[in-house]
Amino acid sequence: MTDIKIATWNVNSIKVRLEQILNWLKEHNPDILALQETKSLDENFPMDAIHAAGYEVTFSGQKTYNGVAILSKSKAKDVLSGVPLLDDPQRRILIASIDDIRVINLYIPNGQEVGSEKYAYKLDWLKKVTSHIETELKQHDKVVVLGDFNIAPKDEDVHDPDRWQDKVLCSGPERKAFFDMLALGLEDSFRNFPQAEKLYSWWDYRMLGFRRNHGLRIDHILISKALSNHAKSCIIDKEPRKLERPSDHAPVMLTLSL
DNA sequence: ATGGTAGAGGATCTA
Repeated sequence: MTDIKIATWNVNSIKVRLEQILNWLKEHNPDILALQETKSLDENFPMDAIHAAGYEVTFSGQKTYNGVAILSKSKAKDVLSGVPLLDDPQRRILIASIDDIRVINLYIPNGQEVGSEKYAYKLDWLKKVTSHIETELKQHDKVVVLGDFNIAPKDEDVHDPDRWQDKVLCSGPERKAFFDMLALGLEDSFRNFPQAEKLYSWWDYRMLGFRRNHGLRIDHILISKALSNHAKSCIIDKEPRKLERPSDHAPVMLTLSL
């Protein structure tokens, strides 16, 4: 039996957060770390620093916005930087096999505001990606779907459910899309374990969001049934959010005993 | 209804 640690972190610029990422890798030694919002062209991606830290890396980036990457101890295989159904220039999805685990790294669109064009794009994106995940689940036994979902699944994942009721990130159609994805045969690994109340993964930079714990749990690690029997813990690490110049998101980490 | 902050890039856009 060996412990495998799989983590996700929306870093909001890999350039600004590189030192924090390297420190976090050293401290936690994850086997897999999925990143979102790298905001970097592939030609500028700091792969040398990541290799020097003992990690392989695959990435799919663009200028200014979005961008995803997967860091791993073992080299990624069968990499997909999009899904066939989704003809989308936005770099929001990266799929790779790490050893015998299929890793699906998502940066789900924010949606801006319920009823907006971007909200419609989010729901359409979710529908198409969920359909692709169904295909992946037929081909692979051990599947992890993780990333910044930009969806708080339930009111318990929201600091002030009344204020957020039917707002973007918490609306009924977004939550339905989340549970439709779970219905393919995935589990929200965080909720497979007893957790304290009011644990969140994102806090707005504005209005002292972190200090007041005005947060949402929108970063998730979903696991297929073949992995859920082996899950030992799933935690949110708030420590990096306390640093100077933090990302607005905290890392989430799953430990498996395989 | 708006604004507050952060990042990229060089005026806004996205979140």
